[in-house]
Amino acid sequence: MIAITLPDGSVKQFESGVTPMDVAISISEGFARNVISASFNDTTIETSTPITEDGSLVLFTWRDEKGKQAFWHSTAHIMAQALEELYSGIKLTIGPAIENGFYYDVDLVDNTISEKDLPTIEAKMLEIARGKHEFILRESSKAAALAYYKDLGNEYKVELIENLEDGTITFCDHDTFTDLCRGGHIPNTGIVKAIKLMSIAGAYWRGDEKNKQLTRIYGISFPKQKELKEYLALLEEAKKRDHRKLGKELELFTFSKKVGQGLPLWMPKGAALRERLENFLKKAQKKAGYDMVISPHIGHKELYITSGHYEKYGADSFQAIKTPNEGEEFLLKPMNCPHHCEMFNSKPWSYKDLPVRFAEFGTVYRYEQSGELHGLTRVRGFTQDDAHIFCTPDQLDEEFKKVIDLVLYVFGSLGFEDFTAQVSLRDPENPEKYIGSDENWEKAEKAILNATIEKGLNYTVETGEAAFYGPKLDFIVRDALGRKWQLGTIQVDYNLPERFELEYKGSDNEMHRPVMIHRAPFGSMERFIAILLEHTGGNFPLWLMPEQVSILCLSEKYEKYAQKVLNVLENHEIRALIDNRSETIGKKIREAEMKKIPYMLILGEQEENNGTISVRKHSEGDLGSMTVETFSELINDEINKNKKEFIV
RNA sequence: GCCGAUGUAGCUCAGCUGGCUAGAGCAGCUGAUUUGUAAUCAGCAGGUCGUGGGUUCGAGUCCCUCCAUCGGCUCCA
Repeated sequence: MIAITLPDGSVKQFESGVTPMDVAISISEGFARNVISASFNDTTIETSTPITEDGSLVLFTWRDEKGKQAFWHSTAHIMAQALEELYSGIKLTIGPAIENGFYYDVDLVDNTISEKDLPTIEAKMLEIARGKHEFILRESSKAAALAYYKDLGNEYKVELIENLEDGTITFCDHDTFTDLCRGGHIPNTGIVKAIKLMSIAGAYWRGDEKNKQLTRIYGISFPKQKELKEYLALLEEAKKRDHRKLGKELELFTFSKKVGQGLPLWMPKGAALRERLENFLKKAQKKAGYDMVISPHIGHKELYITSGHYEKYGADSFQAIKTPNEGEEFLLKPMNCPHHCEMFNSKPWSYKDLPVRFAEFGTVYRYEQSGELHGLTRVRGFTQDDAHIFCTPDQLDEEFKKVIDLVLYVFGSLGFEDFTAQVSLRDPENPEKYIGSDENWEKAEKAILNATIEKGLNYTVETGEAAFYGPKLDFIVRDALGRKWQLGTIQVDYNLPERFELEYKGSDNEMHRPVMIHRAPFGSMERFIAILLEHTGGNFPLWLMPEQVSILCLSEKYEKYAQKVLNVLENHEIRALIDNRSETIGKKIREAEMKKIPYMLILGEQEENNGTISVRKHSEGDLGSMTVETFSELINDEINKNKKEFIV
């Protein structure tokens, strides 16, 4: 007999060799029907795996994340079988579950697949699924596994197996199909009732650009047709919040082929919105002891050779700007730090002056790969809400924490609650990718981790994700479709102070090297506004709205009264426009609604006679009539409610 | 950059297997209407069908090049 502990803490006795499914049945038949995956002592196992020792067992259904993963991974097996049956000679590589669905990477060899073929593959998959084939995990020796795939000529699987230890190798069989697999499947294929293959993409073997590009097919599956429908509807809804669509509709920004790929053009409303965001941050930064600076858009090539950026990115950047002077070359600035370093170097500093904080909304240009460009979130010319803090090593911890506070203030003010902090450290296996001494790297990494933990951030650690000059703390937010984007960033840098030979005089009358912090709470104005658009669906906080109020005249007769109302609003610093076109009120309301204008004021005979206004709120409807003063207070209350002050 | 897809008026789209002067709605302009909480009516104007080649008696439709966009991969100072 063995003792099995269940998640509720209860311990039950079973015969050795009992399977998770047996345990599920012992709990209830109904529950067992929903169990699709299990973990034993935190290791994922099959629902049919015999358990032979004491331990804790968790049973998963479709409602559990682990259950979904098993479900989707199993569907990937079904897809692999369908692909093998439809396309001869293909080589399978890996097919994991992902956040929403699964993919399988295959080497198609002589075959080609396009999106038109996906319905055929789906149909084949459903046919296989309906066969209710059991997934059976089978152990194999390394030699046998190698022989099997060598025989098939599948060099990918051979490479995978070579990195595995003998005795840990398993295959998963179902129907006529077998695949190298470590496990984590649903009981049988019949549980998969609805399948949608989403797209085809190229993906490099092992994620390395130097390797062969394989064909990746993305898909998702569900235990019920209805759930698939709901998922697809959700995607459609998310597309409506796409910042590229909203930005165009709301006339915030545009792009032009003639101006160039990835070079955003800010329209008046977008520029106004952006200016408001900038002023908001400037105000907080002023309180936090930052000084605004301004630097030019280009710099001598030498500047970037000194900073080390030229060596690292020169060839892949916008190329040098030449002058009539033979041999003289300038580069578009890809970042602001070198300029700020030179500003620091322009005068001698005492330890009493530090920290020095130079802030600049600096526009930078980076030649991103064409396939990488994406709306406003990935562009070739963008404005960073940049600042560089020069401090003594002793001040680093404190300064770092202050920056975290500022970032949290910015995020909190704009309603970004669902973000993760990502601590990016260097990859100890590849020291050649980084510049700077081991000692400094260790100090910087420790400073970041300490501050992150102390501020109680929900964080992840990514090894190998550091910038080449230092570790960083990034704030990651998702877009409408759940894709992750880095917004705020804080980076420690011991390297540039070294390269630019930055110095200050210490209390010991000796020269010392300051530490530098790069930071940008928004990240870039472009990306931040893009994500803000997707989060709000274009219904920005009232204080950011380009046009807060639209005054709709019932007819041209009330234009004078409208002008009076507008004057009062303007005295209260409320942004409003008058719509006195000869259109019906219904049409004016419709248009104001579609432009997402927060408040509409309807003015007609009644209002003029009573000296009131009729107020309609966006997407909520009629709020009744009131005086302009009452309305102005209402607006300003709403603005102040959301606008917290930054407290240092 | 790589894999796959898309590109018709400012916007959203129609245009079947190549065949008469390329259509619609919205937006725009002109006129009428002077309006009570999500589209008043009429008329007009607007397109070298992304670009450049090719196939064909004939190309928006088929093929190739390039450009841009979309979904991924790689990259992201």
